[in-house]
Order: sequence, then structure tokens, then C-alpha cells
Amino acid sequence: MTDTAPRPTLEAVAARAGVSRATVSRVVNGGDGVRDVLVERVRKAVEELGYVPNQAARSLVTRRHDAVAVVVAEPESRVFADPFFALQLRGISKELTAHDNQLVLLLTEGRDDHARVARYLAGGHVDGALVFSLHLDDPLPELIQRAGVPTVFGGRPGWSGGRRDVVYVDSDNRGGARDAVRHLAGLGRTRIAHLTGALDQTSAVDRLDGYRDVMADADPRLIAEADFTPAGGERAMRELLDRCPDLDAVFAANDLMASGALRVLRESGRRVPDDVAVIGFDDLQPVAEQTDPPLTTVRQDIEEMGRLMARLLLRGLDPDHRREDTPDTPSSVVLPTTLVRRGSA
Amino acid sequence: MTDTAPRPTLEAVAARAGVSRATVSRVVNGGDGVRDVLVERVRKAVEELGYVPNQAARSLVTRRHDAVAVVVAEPESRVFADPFFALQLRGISKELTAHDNQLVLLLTEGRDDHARVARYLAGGHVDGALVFSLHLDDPLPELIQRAGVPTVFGGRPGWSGGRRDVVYVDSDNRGGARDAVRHLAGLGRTRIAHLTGALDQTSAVDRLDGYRDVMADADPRLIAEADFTPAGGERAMRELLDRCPDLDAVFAANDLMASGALRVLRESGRRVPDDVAVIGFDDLQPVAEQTDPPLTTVRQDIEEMGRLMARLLLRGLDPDHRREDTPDTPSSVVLPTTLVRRGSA
DNA sequence: GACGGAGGCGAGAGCGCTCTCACCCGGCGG
DNA sequence: CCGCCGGGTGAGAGCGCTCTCGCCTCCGTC
Repeated sequence: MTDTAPRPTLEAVAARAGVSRATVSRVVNGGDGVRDVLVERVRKAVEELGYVPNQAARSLVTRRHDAVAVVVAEPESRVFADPFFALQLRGISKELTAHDNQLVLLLTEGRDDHARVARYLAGGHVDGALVFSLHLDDPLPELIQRAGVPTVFGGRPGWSGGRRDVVYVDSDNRGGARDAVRHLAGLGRTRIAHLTGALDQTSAVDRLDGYRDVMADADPRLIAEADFTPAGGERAMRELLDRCPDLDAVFAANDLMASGALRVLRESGRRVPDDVAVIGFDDLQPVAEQTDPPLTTVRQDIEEMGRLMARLLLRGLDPDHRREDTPDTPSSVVLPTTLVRRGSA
Repeated sequence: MTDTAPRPTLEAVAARAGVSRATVSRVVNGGDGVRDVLVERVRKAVEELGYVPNQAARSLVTRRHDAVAVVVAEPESRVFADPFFALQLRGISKELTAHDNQLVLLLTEGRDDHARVARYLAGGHVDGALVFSLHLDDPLPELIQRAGVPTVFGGRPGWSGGRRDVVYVDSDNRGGARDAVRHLAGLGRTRIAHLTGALDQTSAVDRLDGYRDVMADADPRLIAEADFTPAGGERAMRELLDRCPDLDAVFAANDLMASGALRVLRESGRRVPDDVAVIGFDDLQPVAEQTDPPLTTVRQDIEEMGRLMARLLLRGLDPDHRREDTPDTPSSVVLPTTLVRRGSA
């Protein structure tokens, strides 16, 4: 745990290169309008001294931080447990890094933390925020929106209905669900059940809506409410079998629940896909490929979602970027899903 | 994506409270040596104006950032896939938040990124770093160490052998492995096999060493090298069954591989734990509790490891903290593990 | 009642950078 | 030949904060 050595300043570089601070600054920030001879001399001095700009001093005058906050609400919930979030984070990180931005991670634990996060964001420590709003009743998104920080949401926030200024990136949950159910119907299945996710999350609601789009007149008992967890999937699957022993297909709102459902179906002596066809959602490799049989599922490009969130935010932040593309304010994006056929349906 | 409003400065607060900047600063930073009347007046002004200190300006003079970098090398690898890292991150986040520090997440993709990370850390943007060094041959830890940034490692770095100044937090991998194998031996098992993790990681090596401590004279064919993934566990388990069909126990270096091994054992017609007892490592709830039968495993408190890493780092950073506790420089910590008995052994 | 000390407060410098503006110089038109 | 324009450069102000230092007040002491 060594102490940091005194770092060279702009002044030092200027002295060494025999120019003024202003010129060094120009070179460091792109070098426009400086003669090539000087640019070279400054570059050399920077190199020799190992000069690294002091970000604090720079931020103080530019009011930019080249940093973006990623806010994840309630990591006790499923977010953190499944790889979904990790993948998204990775996409975000890649995009931010490509644009020399830092990623400040804010995890909240319970309601008390909301104020802290809101204060931090309002404090102008970062240029923007990427927010994962999980629950419909979560007050955090509203707080953040009010803090006046440019924000892009991951997944459609529950209350975004009326507001035009809310930017989010989401998968086409409804369309993906429709595809899945239609695929099952196409296989000749008629008693198609649905294991919902936690219905306080828009993704779960949207997938349920997609199911209903196709199964408008289905027996309501074919729908069992669960919570996106394997255990919840098992429990709900058991309920379904109790209520409707004659079901011949299951569409689970995510892969984890589908894996639980597979276990229960096997226990009950049913064969998959012969007796009951099963489809999941997400296409989490480690889960979907490991089940027995391998899971047919609705794939969403999670990493791309993250990348896109970051891209939208940065574009909104940087006036230069804005000029090229047409829309002044970026608008939300809904990414398509694709059905991945494996063994279970 | 609203633009940020102009924020009140210290000056403004001072004017409103009828005091000097210096006094406001004192109050904002604890309020020692200021009369209660004034403290109250300043607090009120801060409140009314919604004043939030400008961190950039503050850092510029204090040279502190109240920010810590968390460096994760190669997220393409298993790190990100399993909940292990997420839990650790959560522990870190909690501890940092409790001490008003921010978490800057740096993910590296491939070797080219190492230079970027090293530069960032050397640039003095953060007060310290928490580094997850996964692979024995990873040059990153060395680079970081050389950058002169106070650092705590997650898991024992491979090259730390000789160096005294390397601080890390790790589980007692070797001891935990010994406990597991002893437990199997205590059940009367004699042909105890081991599925290793990726042996370019110290945790895998240490667990293998623990196995060997107990099984010093075991048939070397009882050891199969794998990679911490479920698929790798399956493959290695099949090899083991080929080589030693008479094995009666398996110690897998983590739960994911153990779950793969369970599948293979079941396929082969063996009963667990009757024919073959199985023990994993980690105690990842979603995995260990969902297997059939539930997995006996070696538990490590992952979140606590994260919390501890952060605590060690902050303690090393803050001279005030150092005074209380005895050691001037914090030293590494190895956390104990506990055997969790479930159905598989 | 004069004096020393301590505690409370304000003035001002300065952290390292960016950015405006004025200056300098060479080349061009009048 | 003088003035003008424009690109290249440097001087200097100032971003919002902390922190040292000196002043001023009020107490206790001889």
C-alpha cells in the first residue's frame, strides 16, 4: 500500500517543452491549431514525465466528468442472482470504455438508500445515469428523473406510460412471448400454460400480455403466478399440474423458472417434449443449454441492451454526436427477440 | 434528459447565512470549532439552497476522491457468469457506501485493456483499488502494484508468494477442501475422487492441495482436471467414471461442477449419496439447494469477503482509522469455511 | 486593571486545469 | 509601402473548494 508520488502538472510539461500551459492543454485535448513541431515536442514531454491530466481540475472548469452512474435497485432481489445483470453491465462497460467514460456503480439496499442515490446524482458527480428500475412501485426512477440528470432506463419503467421524455431500452417482451406461444400452438398444443414472472415488473407483465394476445380465450387456470426464481417456477408448476393435469405445453417467463418446471414435470412422470412442451425466456446459456432436455427459449441480446443504453446516454450527452444523427433527443429502443429451438419444444 | 440547473456554491451559502466561506466549509465538514448558533444558521442555508459540495473542487485541493476502483479482469471468463462475483460486489458496495465512498467499476476485456486500467489507476482518480486477479499468469496485478495505488486483492494472487506487502482476502480453500474430504472419509468412503477447478487459479490449486493433504496416497487417476463450469464438471465426471468405475465419493471444487457431476452420476445409474457421495464448494444457494439431492458443500461467506476487502482498503487509506487499530499496514485475511450438510453426502 | 492565552472567525492564497482574449507575425490587397 | 486579416501562441482569470494564518473577542490570572 504505497503512497502516491507527486504527479507532474501541466505547468511542468509546459516548462519542459518550452511552451505555455495553454499550448500543452491544446495538445492534450486533440492538438488542433498547434504547429506539428510543437505538438511533437509537447507529446514527447508528456511521455517523458508520465503526465496524466488531473481529472478533478479538469472537471472543475469543464463541468463534465466523463463518468456515468449505473444504478441498480435492490440487489437483494433476483437482479444480482442471475447473469442477466452481469451481461448488461458488461455491455455498458464496453461502450463506456470505448468513449473514455467511467462507470460508477450505485447499488441500493432498501428504501433508505434512495435518498442517498438521488442526492448523489443531483450533486452533479456524473454526467448521466443508467438506471435499472425493477419494480412497478419503485419511487427511485421518479426521484432520479426529478434530479435532472440525463438518464436512460434499462427495461421499461412502470410509470413511463404517459411521459415522452423517458428514454429506455427494452426487449420486445410481448412480441417474444407471442412467438413462443405461437410456436407451441404450431406444434399442435392446445392446453398451453404460462408461468408468469413477478408481476410487479414490466417484463413479466409484458410477457403475460404476449401470452394473452395469442391465448385470448384460454382457461385462466392455465396461468400461474410466480416470481422468476427456479423455486417459484417449481411451486407454480406443481399448482398448474394440480389444476390442469391435461396441459400439454408450458411457456415460462424466464429460463430459471423453466428449469424448475422441467424438474417438476419429470418428477410427475411426464416426458418433455412428448407429453409437455416447454419454452423459456432469456436464453441464458448456462441454464438453457444444461437442462434436460436442452431448453427451447426466447433469446434476447442482453449485452447489446447494455451497450445500447450507454450509447443512447452518451449520444444525448455529447452535442457533437447529436449533430450527426437526426433526433435531438434520443428515443427509447425496443430490441427484437428470436426463438431458439432446442429440445424442449 | 434535462440539463442540470446551476448549482449553489459555498459562496452562496455563506452569503445567505451571513458568514464567511471558511465557516460554511467548516460546518459542511463536521462543524468543529464553530458556535452552535452559526452551525444552525449555516445548516439552514444549506438546506434552503439545496447545496451539495462540488466534489471536483474538493478533490482538487484535498487530493482525496472518496472513490475506490474495483477491477475485474476478463469478465468473459466465469467470473461474471456465476453469482460469486455479484455477491462480493455487493459486500464491497455496502462497506464503501457506509464510509461515503464511491465504487468505480473497471472491467477489462483482453490484454490491451491492462494498460488502460493501469493508466487510470496511476492517474490518481481513485484513492485505492480492489482487484480480482483470477489467473496465475495475469500481469495486471503486478502492473497495478507498480502503479503505486493502495490495493487489496480478492483471492490470493498467484505471484504473491514472496511479497509481504501484498494484501488480499481469501477463503480458507485448502482447509475447506480438507474438511470436505475428511467428511467423505468419515462416511466410510475410500475411493474419493476430485474434480479440480481451473488450475491457473489459486483457489483451484489450494482446493486440490487440501484434497491431497487428506488423500496423500490416493490413486492419481481419481483426480480429474476441470474448469469450474457445469459442462466441464460433466465431462470430467465421465472421465472419472471411465477410469475408476468403483469410486464411491466425489469432491468437486465448486457447486456448479458438482451439479454437473450429479447429472452424470444419475445418467450412469448411480444413486447419490448411496452409491456415490458428492460434495461441492461455495454454497451458492440457487445451485446447491436446487440440485437433486440437495448438495452438501463447503460454505464460504462471499459477501463478507467483499465487505472485508473494502474495509481493509479503507483502513489503510484513512490515517485516523489506522491510529485505533494496532497494525500500521493491514495484512491479508483468510476467512474460515464451514461444511454445510445436505442430502448428497 | 493590564496581560496572556485560547477559541472563533474571516481574508486570501492556491489546488491544476480550461478558455477567452490580446498579441505577434507573415502574407495579401489597396 | 501601409494596413489588414488570420492562424498560432501566451498571459491571465477563474472554476469551487480547503486550509493556513492572523485578527478579534472574551475569559482567567496575577
